[in-house]
Amino acid sequence: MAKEPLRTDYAGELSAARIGDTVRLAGWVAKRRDHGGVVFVDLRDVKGIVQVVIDPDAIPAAHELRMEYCISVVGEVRARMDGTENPDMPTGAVEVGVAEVTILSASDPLPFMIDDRADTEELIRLEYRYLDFRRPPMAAALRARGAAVHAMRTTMAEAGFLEVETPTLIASTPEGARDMLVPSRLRQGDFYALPQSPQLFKQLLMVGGVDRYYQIARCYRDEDFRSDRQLEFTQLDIEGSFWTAADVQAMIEKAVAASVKAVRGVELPIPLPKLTYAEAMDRFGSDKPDLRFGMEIVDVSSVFAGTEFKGFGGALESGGVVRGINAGALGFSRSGLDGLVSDAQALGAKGLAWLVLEEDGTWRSPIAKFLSEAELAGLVERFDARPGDTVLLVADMAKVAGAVLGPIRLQLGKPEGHEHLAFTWVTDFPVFDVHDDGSLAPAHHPFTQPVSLDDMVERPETAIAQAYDLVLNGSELGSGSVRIHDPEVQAKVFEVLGISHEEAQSRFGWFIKALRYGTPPHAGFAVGVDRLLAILLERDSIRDVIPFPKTQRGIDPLTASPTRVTDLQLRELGIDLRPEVKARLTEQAPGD
RNA sequence: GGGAGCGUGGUGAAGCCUGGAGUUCACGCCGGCCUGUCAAGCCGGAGGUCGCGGGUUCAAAUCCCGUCGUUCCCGCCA
Repeated sequence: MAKEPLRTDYAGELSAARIGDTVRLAGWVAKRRDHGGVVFVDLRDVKGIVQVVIDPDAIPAAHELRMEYCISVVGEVRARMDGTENPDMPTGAVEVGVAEVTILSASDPLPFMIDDRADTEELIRLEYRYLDFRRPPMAAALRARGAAVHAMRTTMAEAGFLEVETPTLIASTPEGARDMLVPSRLRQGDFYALPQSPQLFKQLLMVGGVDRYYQIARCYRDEDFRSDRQLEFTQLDIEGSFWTAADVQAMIEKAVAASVKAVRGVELPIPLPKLTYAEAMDRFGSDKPDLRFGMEIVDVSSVFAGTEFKGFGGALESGGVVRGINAGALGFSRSGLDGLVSDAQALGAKGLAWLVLEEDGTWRSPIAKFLSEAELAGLVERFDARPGDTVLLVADMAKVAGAVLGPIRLQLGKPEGHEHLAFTWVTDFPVFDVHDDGSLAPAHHPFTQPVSLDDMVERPETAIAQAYDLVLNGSELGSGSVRIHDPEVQAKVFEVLGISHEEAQSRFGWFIKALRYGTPPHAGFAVGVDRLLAILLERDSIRDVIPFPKTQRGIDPLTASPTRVTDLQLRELGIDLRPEVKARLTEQAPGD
C-alpha cells in the first residue's frame, strides 16, 4: 500500500470548488470552540485558516485539543450550513467535517497569544521568536522580506549581474565604524574583522573583470543601536565597471522598484527625483530630506537686507542668513510657541522668531514691532502665508539655520507611518564634513572619487565627491559612489585625508597594489534591505523585519548570546580577560 | 558617554500624581455544563516577592535614591 501523504491540501486554500473532496490537512490549533457536543477548531497553516468540525462522540480526542497543538486531520470539505458562513474569513464558505484527528505534537500553554489583539512586549516576543513567527505581522514580514529579496535577485540576474560571495572574516581597517572582531586560533594575537561592507572586495572583483557584481551581503558595525540600526544588517550591494553614477542609480531604481512591487504591489514611478546635497541642506535642513510634505525652508535674507531689527541685521552682517518655514495653521498657544523656541535653542539656535498671520493680515509676534511694513509684507509674500499660518524664523549662519529648521520641520510636519513613499536621490555630497571646531573629516570612505582632485586639495571645505545617497521618507536607505581607479589619485586622496603613505600601505597596501593592474573605472551602491523593508511594511523598527534581531544591549534573548566561553577556549585563542573584566564576571553568578 | 519613557499573576492594561489589606478589567490556564460557533457562551477555580536593592513613613506597587532590563533620542554609525 502506498504511503499516505502527510498533507494533501493547504487549509488556507480550501474553497467551495473543493466541496465533496476528502482532504488531509496539517497545521496548528489557532482557536478551539468546544461546545461539548460539537467542537470547532480553526486550523491554521502557512496559507491561512479553515474551520474544521469534530464530533466528539466519534472522536473523543477532540476535547484534548489545546491552543497551538500541531495536528493533522482527515475529512471532507463541505459547504457550511445556511447562515453559518463566515464572510470575514477567506475560507468562510466551507468547513471540513473531520473523520480523523492526529495530535502530531502537543503545546505547552503559550507565553503570549498568537492572535494580534494585544501587543506583547518585544523582549518576550524575541525570547519566543519561533512563536512570534506564527503571528500574522511577523509571518507577513518574513514573507515580504523573502519576496523583496527574491525580486532583487531576479532583477539583478536578469540585468546580467553576477552574484559573488565575499568573505566575512577579513582584515580590520580601523576607521569608520568600530569593527566586530574575531580572534584567530591559528595565529594567536591576531584578529579577523567582520566586514562593515564588502567595499574593497567588490572593487577587487572589478579589477578582476567581473564587470557586474551584486550580493545580498551581511554587514557588521559595532556601534550603538537605534530603531534602524543593528550590529548586523543586510545590504543589496552592487558594483559595475565602465558605467556612470547615472547608470548605477538607474539599476538601483529597477531593483528597488521591483521590491516595492513585490511588497506593496504598486509600480514605483522611476526615474526617482534627484536633489543635490546643497539643495537638500538649503531647502530641508537635512541630507536625508523627507519629501512627503512641503514646509520647505525659505531664505528671506533679501527681505531683511538693511533691516533696523538688530536680531536679524547682526546675523546678516556677520555673513549669516535669515531663513524660516511656514509651519501652516499650527494653532499653537503662547506656551506651545515658547516650547518651539526652547527646542530651537536646544538645537543650537540663539533664538527662534515666531509670527502668526492674523485674519486682518497683520502679524502677531514678539518681533513684529521691530519690523517695517515692507519686511512684514515681504514675509507674507515669500512664505505665501495665509491667515492662521505660523512662520518660524532663524537668523544665524546658514549651517545653524538648517540644523535648527530641519528638525523643527520634521517635528511639525512629518507624517505618521509610511503609507506614502517619497524616494529621492541626494547627489554631490561634499568630500569632507566640517566639524564645529573647523576640523575636517572625510564624509565618505576614502575610495570615493572626488569631482576635482585640485578642489579637494585647494578648497577641501567645499570640494564635491562623486557620492550619492538614496533617501526614502527621510531615512537614508543607502549610499554609493564612483570609485577611484587610478592608484596615483588614490594615493593623493589618502594624503589629503591625512592618511600617511606608510599608514595607507600598511592598511590598504594590498588594495592599492591591485589598483596598479589595469583597474577599470567603476562605481556602485548598497541599499539597506532592513530599512527598506521596515518602511515598506510600515514597521517602526528594523527589528520587525529581521528574523532574529538583538536588543539595544546587543543581546539575543532567545539564545542568550553573547555568552561567556570556557577558559580552554580562551587559552586556545591566546586570550586572557583583563583583570577588571574578570572581577566583574566573578561578581555575577556564573552563567548569569 | 548623556537625556527621556516603561517594568503590576502566563499575556495586555488600569491602579502610582494625591501612601492605607495584592484591588480591578480583558485574554490565557485548570475543572464543570453545553450540537453551529467563529474574540462561542454560562458556572467555578488556580495563579503575583508590583524587576531588584536601599531609604522615608505607623504604613510603600504608589514618595526618594541606586541598580538591572527594555524602548526612544543625542553622541557614535568613513
